Amino acid sequence: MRGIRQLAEHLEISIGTVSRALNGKPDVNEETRRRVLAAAEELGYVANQSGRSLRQGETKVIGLMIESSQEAVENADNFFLGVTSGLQHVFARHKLDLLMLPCPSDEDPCEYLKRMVARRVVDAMIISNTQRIDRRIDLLSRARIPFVAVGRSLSAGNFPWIDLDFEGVAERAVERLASRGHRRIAITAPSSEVNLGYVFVESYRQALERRGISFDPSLVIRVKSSEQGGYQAAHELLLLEDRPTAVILIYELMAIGLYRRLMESGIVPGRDLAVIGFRDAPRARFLQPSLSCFRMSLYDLGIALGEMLLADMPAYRELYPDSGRNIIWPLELVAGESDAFEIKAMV
Amino acid sequence: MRGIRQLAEHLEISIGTVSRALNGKPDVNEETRRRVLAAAEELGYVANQSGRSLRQGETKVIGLMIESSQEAVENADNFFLGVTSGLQHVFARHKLDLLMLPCPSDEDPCEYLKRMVARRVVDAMIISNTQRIDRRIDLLSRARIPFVAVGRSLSAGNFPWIDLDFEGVAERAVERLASRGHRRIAITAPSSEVNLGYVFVESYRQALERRGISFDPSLVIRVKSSEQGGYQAAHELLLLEDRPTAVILIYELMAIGLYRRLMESGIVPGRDLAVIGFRDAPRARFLQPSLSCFRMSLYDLGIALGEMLLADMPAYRELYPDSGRNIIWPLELVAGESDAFEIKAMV
DNA sequence: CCTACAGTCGTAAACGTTTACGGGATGCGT
DNA sequence: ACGCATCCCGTAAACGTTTACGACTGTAGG
Repeated sequence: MRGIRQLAEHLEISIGTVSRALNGKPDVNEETRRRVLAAAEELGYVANQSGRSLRQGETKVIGLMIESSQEAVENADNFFLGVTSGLQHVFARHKLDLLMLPCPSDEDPCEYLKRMVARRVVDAMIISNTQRIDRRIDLLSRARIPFVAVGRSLSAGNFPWIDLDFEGVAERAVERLASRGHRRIAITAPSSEVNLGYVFVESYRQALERRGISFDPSLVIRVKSSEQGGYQAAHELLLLEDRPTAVILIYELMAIGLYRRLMESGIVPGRDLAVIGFRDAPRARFLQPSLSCFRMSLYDLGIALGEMLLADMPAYRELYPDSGRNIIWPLELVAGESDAFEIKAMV
Repeated sequence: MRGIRQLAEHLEISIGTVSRALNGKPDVNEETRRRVLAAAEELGYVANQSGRSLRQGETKVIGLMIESSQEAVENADNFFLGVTSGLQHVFARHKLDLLMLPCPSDEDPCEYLKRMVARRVVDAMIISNTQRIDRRIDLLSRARIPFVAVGRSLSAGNFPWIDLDFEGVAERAVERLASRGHRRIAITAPSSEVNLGYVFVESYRQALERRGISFDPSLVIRVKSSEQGGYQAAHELLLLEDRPTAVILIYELMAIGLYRRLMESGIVPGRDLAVIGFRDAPRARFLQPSLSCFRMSLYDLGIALGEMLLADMPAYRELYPDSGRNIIWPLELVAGESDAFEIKAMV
């Protein structure tokens, strides 16, 4: 069936009444409503969303931007699918739908986002992997599209975000290693342009200095947060003259490559080198020796993200009392065997 | 900036000219076009997609339906992100965008799909995980929405699909095991309502019978295709009185749980029980002993899916010569250690 | 009998685009 | 000076909805 007009003609009533009947408006005879619903079902009529959202100015759809580069795919470990279920649980309460927007790897994420919000196919957006300076945030702020970010940024003063507790993780990881006698502790991180790359290393540096351990820039290994990056990180570690006794990985996935490279040189993780990971990565759960790491619930994160977003949308604002526009997301340490040894004092 | 009307007023030219200028239509003065583009850029104007697609009747967006249930998330291992990059490579040629539609776990996929195509936010759809009887296929056929499915189905005569080569995999897996003396070969599969659950077991049965090995229904283990399912499968295998010497897993991920359960009983995969996996699952790549399995390129699959879909869309049909509306996707055997032992003849 | 009102329904405007159509200006050839 | 083509632009219709408004019944109350 084409449009509401054909449906109205078929029923021999006016188009307005059909619309009211379908949308549950009050002033329509129950008998008429029944007929309309029956006919719509029979003819398979469903309202065209373009017309509808043109008229109403909203789409009832929330967008979640993700990256689909080959690297991101290898890297991802269904982080997004994980938060998706939490998000949908929140959105379902308001009959909102979620759409994932995968940005092509060869396109500028900001241009892509601009195109997508221009399409006005979503009422609000969720972005992640924020850069220290992230033009997407300016774009969304200026376009007055409600949004929430996974990750902080220096851009655009005050916007809603949730970020992982890098400070806490760095502090606890360093504490754990230092208490076992480690003094030369390496760390892996992506480029400092990525916000998390900057914050994590900075927290690590402070945690070291609080304990009187001097910060050695050569122990900061800038590699991709991937299995491949882990391999390379191990490689670079082995080239250092004063080899570290511990390493903190910013992503658990890296442990897979790291372990492999270590094994190649006969170095046993958890005996010759302490390893601590960060963020739950299903793929890394099966390493031997098991990895000590910081984990969290992606589902809960999704819930929090969804509620924070709704609190920022005019239509739902009053339902979600000011829960704070910023959240530092806590992680829980899951102790494994990969850092279960102590360093004897050398001096 | 609100709409094209305000932009036109600001420029003191007509709304029609502005539209033509923005859309690169020929009959507009280059100087005017320059002014329009500059003003649009300055005021941040972008065309409202609702109005546009209402007028043109198309959205230039392709939808990819995925499931976001907790189970699917655990199960997924970024299969979809993998094909996504291939899909986008094809779609980018035609300035098409890809949208992922995650179906909430508590909603009927068919209802969800109906709602989404009703929204007319996509011009075409890609679905996967087809059931033997899949109402989504009828729905899309009847609504005349171009689509392509990952997986065959009994539904609706002739529709475009790509499916994995279950027959070939079952045949080669059985051959490989039988040639090493195995006679009692178990297999895991999901419910036979899922198309793949039916086809895989059927192929396995035929492969057995071609070699004169009788089919034993008790060796077909119906469990979830997940890590948890693998654990349970091992459990059930151990309960069988005449224990099999080999097992074929329909999803590699299951090997993780299976290994764990076997270890608990002191059974060593690759020595006491031969294991062969199916479909590339990054998480399962790091098992000890390494898993023998059948793999493929998700990227290439994405390319093929995209091209098959375009061949079914009126606007692009002539560009993609009839490449066949059905493809059986081949997989490559990657030999590991998990099935590297032979059975001595007992009788 | 008149008024008021509730219950229904039809009419038409509005949402923001694109585009077919026509018309005015300009330039050119005759 | 005239015809004609070219270039550019404005006008208005159309896409499919929703919804404010008004109109038409029938009923009850005065």
